[in-house]
Amino acid sequence: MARRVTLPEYDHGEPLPAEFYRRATLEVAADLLGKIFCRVTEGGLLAARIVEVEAYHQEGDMAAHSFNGKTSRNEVMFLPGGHLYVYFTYGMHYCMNVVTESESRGAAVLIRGMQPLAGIDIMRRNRGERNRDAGTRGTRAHGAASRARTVGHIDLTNGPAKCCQAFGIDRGHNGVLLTGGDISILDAPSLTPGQISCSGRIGIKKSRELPWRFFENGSKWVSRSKPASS
DNA sequence: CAGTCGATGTACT
DNA sequence: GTACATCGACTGG
Repeated sequence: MARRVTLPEYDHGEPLPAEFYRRATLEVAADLLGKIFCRVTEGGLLAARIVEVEAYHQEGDMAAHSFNGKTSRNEVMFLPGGHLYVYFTYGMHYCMNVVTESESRGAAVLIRGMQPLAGIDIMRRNRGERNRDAGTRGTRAHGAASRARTVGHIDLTNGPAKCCQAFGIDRGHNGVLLTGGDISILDAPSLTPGQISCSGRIGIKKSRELPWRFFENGSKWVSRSKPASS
């Protein structure tokens, strides 16, 4: 059941149609920059502008989950474009991708960075409810202040797992369609080629030289990770 | 700053 | 077993 989403302060349109996603993956990746990822929750509307992505493809990309064919984990990647592929990694994080191209192609675009537009208080709450038992060791005098900074505006969505956490996306959202449900991507003005840079990918070793990472020049919400070392 | 490292579940060899 | 499309805390300069 589609419901209309309106962000009065921003120039945007309707949810992107399936045809948007069912094109060459690198084109979709670049075109996704500037579009608005949104989710309707009971607590309110969450919305953020996409500023950093990475493309993955079954063909010639050893880093893609789909590279060795379909499995129970990656089967959503083989659906036709317009679905959300969510996977669990490092024992504690989720990352989300937008499936591209036609059925059985095994291609997707990872969302790595977004600029929050609406529902920032909800995002902060989603990000802040960390399990206090996990990952904390020795205490430090300024630990509390440091922890407060981590939940600041910038750190809400400047990384792939942070985007999922801020939006409350988890394995339950794997495979949802983005073209008319509670989770969708709204059309918005595309960036000009001069506003976009591309580079090798972040945090992987295989096929890292493929220049399939795209980001908006100068955005504060582009993730800061450096390439994985060999 | 930059570099390192532990946490932690799951898919896959 | 091992690797993993990460994050945040910590350490040394």
